[in-house]
Amino acid sequence: MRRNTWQRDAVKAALEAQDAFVSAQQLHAVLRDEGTGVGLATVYRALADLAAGGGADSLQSAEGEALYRACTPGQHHHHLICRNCGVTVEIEADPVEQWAKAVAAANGFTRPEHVVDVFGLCPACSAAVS
Amino acid sequence: MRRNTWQRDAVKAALEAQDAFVSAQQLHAVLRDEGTGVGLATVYRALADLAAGGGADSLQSAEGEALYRACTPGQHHHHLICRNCGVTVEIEADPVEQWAKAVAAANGFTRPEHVVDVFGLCPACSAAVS
DNA sequence: CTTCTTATTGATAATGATTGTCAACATCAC
DNA sequence: GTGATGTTGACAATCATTATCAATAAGAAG
Ligand SMILES: [Zn+2]
Ligand SMILES: [Zn+2]
Ligand SMILES: [Zn+2]
Ligand SMILES: [Zn+2]
Repeated sequence: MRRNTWQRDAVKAALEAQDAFVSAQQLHAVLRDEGTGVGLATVYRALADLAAGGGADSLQSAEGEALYRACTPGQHHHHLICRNCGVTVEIEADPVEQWAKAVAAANGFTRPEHVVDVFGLCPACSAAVS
Repeated sequence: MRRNTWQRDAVKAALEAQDAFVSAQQLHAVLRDEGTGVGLATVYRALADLAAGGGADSLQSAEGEALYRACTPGQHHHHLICRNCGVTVEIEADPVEQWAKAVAAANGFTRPEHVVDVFGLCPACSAAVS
């Protein structure tokens, strides 16, 4: 049986306070700075559970680090991410959903899934590098 | 100045002999089994150079491992990958290219790039699990 | 409230892919 | 052929992530 702990709630709250994809390490540091002492292993476990349960989305940074973001559950969506500051916008991608299914079927592939992420520079970061 | 070595050629040849995405470790094992003794660090360096020069495509497995595949240079494309055996098909994604640019622009993001991969079960693996 | 079962925590060690180090080596311009 | 220097490879180092496991605490039962 799953038990409710303040640690899991703290991780969830800290994740929802972020407007960008963050790593487990970063979230652990945030919780440490808040005075909330949650163990690193617990942060990893809580994030994995959230991702498995649909409460968070995850992707891998260019360096291979796993990043997490609080997620509006129930609806399939993708992300537009600033590669400089990490700020993230949820986006719909209906044309891509259709295309992915069609291209998989056309090649005889079954049970298609897809990874679709768009990276760029957000308005603020675009201005900064101008 | 860049020098040509048989090691780099061996890595390139071994990569082109694969029809699936493979890790540096796997390629190192292949070269070892062939009797061609190329150092692991050299395999990593050769693959990184190939990817940087457009001679290979790279992606990250679900476990975070970096995978490489020989690539037809010069043309932008994506991949349809069997999540069971790794066999890979290059695919065009013109509708997605347009969509990615449009959605980035609509949100004020500049210099858009995108990660688009489709995973599924290839015909052979689909039959095996039926 | 008390007790008991057991899921959970967290400090720490272990894992494993990737990168750094650096002396020995091999390539290539001259 | 020679020499300057890019390259190799065995090994150590790094670093994110996972496994361990004794101590803790959530929650059911009485
Ligand atoms: Zn930004
Ligand atoms: Zn989608
Ligand atoms: Zn397959
Ligand atoms: Zn594309």
